[in-house]
Amino acid sequence: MKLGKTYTPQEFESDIYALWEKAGCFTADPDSKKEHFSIAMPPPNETGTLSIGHALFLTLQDLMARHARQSGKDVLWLPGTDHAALPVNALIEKQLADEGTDKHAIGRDTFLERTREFVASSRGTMIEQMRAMGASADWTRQRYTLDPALSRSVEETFVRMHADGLIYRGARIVNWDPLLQTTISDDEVERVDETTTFYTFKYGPFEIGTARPETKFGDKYVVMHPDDERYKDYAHGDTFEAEWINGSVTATVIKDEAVDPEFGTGVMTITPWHDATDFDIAERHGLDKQQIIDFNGKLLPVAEEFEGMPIAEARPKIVEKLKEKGLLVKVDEAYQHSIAVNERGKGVIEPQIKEQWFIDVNKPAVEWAGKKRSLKEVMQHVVREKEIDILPERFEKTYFHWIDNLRDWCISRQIWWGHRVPAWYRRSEHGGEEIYVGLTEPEDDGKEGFHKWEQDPDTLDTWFSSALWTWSTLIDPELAADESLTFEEVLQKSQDYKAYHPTSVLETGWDILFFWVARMILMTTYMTGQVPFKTVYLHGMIRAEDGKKMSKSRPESIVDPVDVIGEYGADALRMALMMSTAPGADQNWSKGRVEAGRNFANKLWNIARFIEMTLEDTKVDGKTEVVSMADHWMVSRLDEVCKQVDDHLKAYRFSEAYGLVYHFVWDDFADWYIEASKHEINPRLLRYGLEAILKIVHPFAPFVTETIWQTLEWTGESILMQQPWPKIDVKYDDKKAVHFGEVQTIAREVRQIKAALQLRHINLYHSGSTLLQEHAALIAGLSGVGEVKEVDAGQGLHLTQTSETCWLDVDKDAIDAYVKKLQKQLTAAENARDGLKKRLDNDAYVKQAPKQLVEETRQQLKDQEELIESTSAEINRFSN
RNA sequence: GGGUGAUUAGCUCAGCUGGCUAGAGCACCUCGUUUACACCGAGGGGGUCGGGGGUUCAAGUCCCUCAUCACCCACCA
Repeated sequence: MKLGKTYTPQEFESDIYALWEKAGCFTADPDSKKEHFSIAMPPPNETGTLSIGHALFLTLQDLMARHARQSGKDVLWLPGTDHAALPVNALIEKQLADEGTDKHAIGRDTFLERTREFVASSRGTMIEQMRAMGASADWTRQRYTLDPALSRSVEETFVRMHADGLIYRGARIVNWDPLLQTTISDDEVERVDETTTFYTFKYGPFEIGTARPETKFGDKYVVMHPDDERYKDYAHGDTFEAEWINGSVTATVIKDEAVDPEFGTGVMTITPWHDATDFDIAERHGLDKQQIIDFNGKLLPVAEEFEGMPIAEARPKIVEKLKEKGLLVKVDEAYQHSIAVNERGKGVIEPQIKEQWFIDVNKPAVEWAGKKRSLKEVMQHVVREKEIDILPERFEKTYFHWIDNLRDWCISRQIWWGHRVPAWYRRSEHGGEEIYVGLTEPEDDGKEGFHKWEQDPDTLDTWFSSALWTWSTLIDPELAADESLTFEEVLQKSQDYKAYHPTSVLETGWDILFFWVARMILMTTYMTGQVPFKTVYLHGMIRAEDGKKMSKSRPESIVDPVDVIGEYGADALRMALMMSTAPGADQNWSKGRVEAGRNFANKLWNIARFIEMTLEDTKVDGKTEVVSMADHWMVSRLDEVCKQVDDHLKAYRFSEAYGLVYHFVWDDFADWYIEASKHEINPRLLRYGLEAILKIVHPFAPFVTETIWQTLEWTGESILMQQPWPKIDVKYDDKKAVHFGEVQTIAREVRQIKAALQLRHINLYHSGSTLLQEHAALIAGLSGVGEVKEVDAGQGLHLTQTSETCWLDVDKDAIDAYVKKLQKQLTAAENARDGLKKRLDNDAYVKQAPKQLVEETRQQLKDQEELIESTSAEINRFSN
């Protein structure tokens, strides 16, 4: 087989992927004696197609997975998808609404059936696109958060946490989204700045401020700071009559430190049902709570004439009424504050008191490192003690800060799509109720005075199941289906769990550090006694080309990876994404980088093509050894690069690694070694170099490298992906490598002269000294010299850059121009020399700097002095 | 109100534990149809590393401070 004349990735990428998959290259082997390496792929939402963000994480994780395999490890990169409760649920509800119906009309079962169908169809697209990226994930182990084994993990976790008192049901203030009709967790709330009107009203003897007059109907407590001198005449518990929106109310004075005396009048009324701070105050003092706004965002009967009105409509009318009553004191229309919205769907959050399920993060109930700790403490402990490393390290600070502010996690959602809460209730005819939490529905024992058991209609927060991902995916599905086994037994008997947990690395975006990473740490330490992963690598976001977020409201800003692959190939996209990625740093999308990636792949293609053509008629056999000085140089560079790239990859410095590979292949191998090969071929080494290059480029650009490998005749049936990282076993001599460096210097010099003087033809003379006799032709070839002649004495242009000399036959004008250049060079060299001298004259430097560095400086000084000497000699020669 | 990050060539960005004359890609200028590649080759221009101060033999890199931008967190009614 031969490589085609042009690089057209679209023609081979899918075939190559099929080849790998058929050969089982992606499949992990838990029984392997090799060191295990595992990555749990962050499960994407099944709501459609691959985004550029997915492309980035696939690229980085694939890079790690491939490099780990090349390093002799048994690799599991476990892929899967997430049921994405809220977005999917909302999407289906919207479809229903468009059809003129809703979920209640079709019923829970029909709704779920329909959702399953939707998810199944969009999952296929997603997975195909991941494959197109070259993701070497183990598809035989693909998982889904609603798989039976994973669902069992969810239920077991819930039940165990409940038994340990870590999950509780309670009426607390929650974030209610009236739009999506569900609660959401604190982390899903987004703050949006808004300019609104701030009103100050008269309330009995006080003045109180609010931006939300519509919540104030039931207010009957005024709160102030206990130390506020202005109000020292009022004691805690004092009551007074106040004229308010709908008549007179009896209000009570409450003293609480939560009030900021500096803000407004230092007095406020509270609405415990609709405000978290107020709720806390009410709890502290045992105050009444009253619901003012219903779950649809409309006013309740307490509002009397305003009953049933949506907030937006009611607000100005309420203000108007208070104004008429003479209670409006002040209006500030430029009040800046932030409102809470659901980051999904942007519904405005209405705090409400609701009975929900929570995870208690403060109760010391987990045995960890020899001590009973709360979930919070365990989360802090594992990162502080470096059981988990977070990269970049600064995110550890963010992580700790988040934990410090963490409150109990509301895990129940009023939607149907997801894991249903494994709790059942039966109401007593006398008003009370019994709760049962367990894996299966409780038997109905017909207890007297009780209704039948009914399961909690709510589902769990998506992140509850995602939090179990590193280990719930490693459970053997057959074992999980066996109800006779305890969950502990299922876990301990699962091969994959034993081999691959804790996972080696978690690679994900910093934006889900709290949602996912922190929750995984919380749940996994609790359930398995292990950390979920040893290292967390956080990548940045990809923004649009203009530096702003890619957003649906600006469709033109969104880059579709599938389009990019179609135009440039997956390798080009991968390299574009790796080229300038730094941990935790966002990057702007740039088409230029994709083109650069494509160009590099094309370069590689042509290097292979050249070698293929060159070797076609050449017999290649025997041992690979270095012959020419170019060989020595190339192998020494290759040796260095292989080691450095390996080091960079191990340390997660992906762009550094890529940069090294890129420049070695392009600048060193193609531009110098191959050019030198045109002068003197070492077929075996050409082959050797190409093989090594394909191996080190492979994790970055798997498709093109494998395609070339498959085409090369001598690689036979082997698969590049399964080849180990190159170890340079050809002996080379560093000194000879340096000689090639001198040849490069001369060749560069000749090129510069040619370019500077615009010369087309130039001849090279040399005195026949050892180096030049052997390699003058090489220099000529590398610098485009016409003829090479041996002469006795120097004439024309004298090149003095190296330990050897040669001359160029040029005319007077050229020599004058050259002298000018030499003078410039001389000045630069003198400056450099003075700088170095000054440094070496400095005792402190000589004494304190590393010896090696000082030695280097001395050598440089010597070099500069030699250069000055020879350059001035040249100038003198031409001036005379 | 706290916190974090960014500020390096015209543009987009690397620069790991302080140490050769600060790099890349794209763009720009000059030359080149050498049989791997114009998705190319050769050469070149362009930066007081945001401002100021400090530590050090040595600072883009560490510390302080200011400025601008971005983001995150927080119960200011």
